[in-house]
Amino acid sequence: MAPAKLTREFYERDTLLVARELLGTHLVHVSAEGRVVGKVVEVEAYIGPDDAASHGYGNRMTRRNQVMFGPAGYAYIYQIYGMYYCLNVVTGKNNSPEAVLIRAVEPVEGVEIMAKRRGLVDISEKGAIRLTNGPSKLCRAFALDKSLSGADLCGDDLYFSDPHPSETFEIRATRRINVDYAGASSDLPWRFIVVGNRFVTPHKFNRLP
DNA sequence: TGTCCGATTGGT
DNA sequence: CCAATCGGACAG
Repeated sequence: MAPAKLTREFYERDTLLVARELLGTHLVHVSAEGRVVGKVVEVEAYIGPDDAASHGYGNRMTRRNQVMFGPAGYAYIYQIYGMYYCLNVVTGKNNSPEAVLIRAVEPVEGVEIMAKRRGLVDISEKGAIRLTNGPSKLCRAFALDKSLSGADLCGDDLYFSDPHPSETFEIRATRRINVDYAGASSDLPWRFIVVGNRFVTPHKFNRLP
């Protein structure tokens, strides 16, 4: 059976459920350079106007984050620190700022293309770790930038698919990383990881709060 | 227009 | 631990 592209209905559900179920799916980007695929192993949910860590905090809509407020199943990609990008999946209902940040993937296809884009040479099992083990690293490896923000994830170029047969794995919830500025929101267990996967960010908070 | 800062990364 | 590097958010 061929991998099934995730549907609009998949993304329209509860954001925490979508976040968990995105683990193990395949992120696919097709471009002129070729096709790259990675298995999602680490995500974080950013939910609603009360989440002080989220760009949607206080329902403040700007040109940058407006896609977060739109319908589910679209990419929200923003620039950070002047030089990096982060990929989010818009989830939930229209007019509610909800999204899932893709924090790490494990390369499945197109490792050479990823290495070229990342400027890395060592694609041995050990060297390949650094290709996609961070939110902005995977954006570089997958050639994702601001021009793709708003892209339809139900389209043909950038999408998630459910691999068949899918593997089984253990999921763990933890605090989100680097959102200490968000007060009480920083303690929410809204980060989800595939336990034991080598591409997951090593972190002292790889446990419940 | 001016100031402040980040859902990160890579090197010391 | 710390600097890089600049678009975005917001105050004035």
